[in-house]
Amino acid sequence: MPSAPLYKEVREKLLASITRGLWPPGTPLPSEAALSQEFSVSVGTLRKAVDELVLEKVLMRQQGRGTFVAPHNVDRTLHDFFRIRHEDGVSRFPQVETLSLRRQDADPPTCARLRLAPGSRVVRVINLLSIDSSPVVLDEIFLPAERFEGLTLDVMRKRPGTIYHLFQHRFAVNVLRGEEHVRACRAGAREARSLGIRIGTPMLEVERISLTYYDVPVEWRRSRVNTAHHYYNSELG
Amino acid sequence: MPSAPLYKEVREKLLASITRGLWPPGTPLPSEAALSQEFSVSVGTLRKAVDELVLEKVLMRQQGRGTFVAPHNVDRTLHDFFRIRHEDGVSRFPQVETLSLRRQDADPPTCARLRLAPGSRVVRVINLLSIDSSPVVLDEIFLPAERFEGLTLDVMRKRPGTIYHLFQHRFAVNVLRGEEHVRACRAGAREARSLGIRIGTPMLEVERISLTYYDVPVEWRRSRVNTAHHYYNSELG
DNA sequence: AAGTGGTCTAGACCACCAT
DNA sequence: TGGTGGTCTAGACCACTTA
Repeated sequence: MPSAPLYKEVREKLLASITRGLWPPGTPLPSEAALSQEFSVSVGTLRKAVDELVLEKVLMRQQGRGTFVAPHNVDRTLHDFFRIRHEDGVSRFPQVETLSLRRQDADPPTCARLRLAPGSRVVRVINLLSIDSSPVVLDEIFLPAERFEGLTLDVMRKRPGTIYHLFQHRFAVNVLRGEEHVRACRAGAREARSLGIRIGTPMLEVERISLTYYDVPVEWRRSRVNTAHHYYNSELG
Repeated sequence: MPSAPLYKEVREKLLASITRGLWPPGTPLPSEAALSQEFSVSVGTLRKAVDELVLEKVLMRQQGRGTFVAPHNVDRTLHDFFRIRHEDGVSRFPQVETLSLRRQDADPPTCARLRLAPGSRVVRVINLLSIDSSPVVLDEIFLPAERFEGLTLDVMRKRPGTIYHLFQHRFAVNVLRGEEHVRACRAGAREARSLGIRIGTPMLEVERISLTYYDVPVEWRRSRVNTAHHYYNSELG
């Protein structure tokens, strides 16, 4: 019966504290020396635990300043959570326009994906994303209503940063990873209208499940992407 | 003028030896103690260099056995270089049928993608991939002819393992990373015939550039994917 | 100047594999 | 049993940020 390595246990304790909301984004964790004392391990072991969390992008280190819960800034969203690139290869941040926001009962498939009890309420948001002033992506986002009390059209439209930055700061929902399923589909009436293309045009359907700590799902979205002048980028290996 | 950390230099030396073909896949590297002596660094520093190469999947460690150049087995191909999943979510290894192989002059775009001199020769391979006996993907692969002398239809068809395993062992070409660009397109006559779908059906076009050490491109491929019962999977974060 | 993380060392001991 | 990588420690010194 082998026990887990010490640094794994330390990692777990750190993660538990982070999940609990001790050390909100922006405030530094105690120093490595302090934490290693608190956990009665050597600095090397503490560092190995932090190394893992940094690799998972839960934490971020800054030499001379401290260690922080990784913030959801524009760069991170662009690099990790926005896969659409202009065909010229340059990756620009899209303008996001929230078209609608309302609360509704989740249908069974949505409940399943978000691991919610049947009949739970969800917030449904429609976003239109434009790149260089031309509309490219139509997003349909489903959020568990219980986690997003107080989310309104106004809050959505007046947020200063990215969506995930809003989630992190206002709702203490920290999106860490996600999985996307990509298929080809035809533009329906709605996509055709919003994106300025003909009905039936081939386009991408991208489904995303976003996960927070311990791989708990917190967002489900379906995007329709016009790939006439853009592509979906994916790294292998 | 800050100099690079010691472990970065050690990493470079190791990578240079690996690229040179010292330690072919299957034979272990010298032990960490031996290597640390050779480079006149502590074992900890040597380990940090190896850590990075393991993270990049250049090396693989096995406790009690040694450290090896990471082999291209079926699991690795399936996990890192095959993104297509059946809609039931299960990931099965496809049957690959090589339809054709011939050498030809590369057109300018292909030369650019593979960073070859204009007019270089390439090997063009057509593969049909089936999952559970139904054809799903049609691959068109371009390889720089100079690196793949001796690659024939027969070699392709009779290889025991994956394509990248063949590349690694027979041609000393080690594919490490890649980038894919995904778009929606319509099935043409060829795709329709090979995949048993109607002309004009929306499908995925996936372009891949595969890279070896120091990000040198060694393969360019364009795949057409029927996503009626399969999807393209992508991890975020 | 004081405090933070980053690098590097030397050595002990453990877990696993081959023989 | 001997050799391999994996864990853990203690401490020195460096690089960077802030005040």
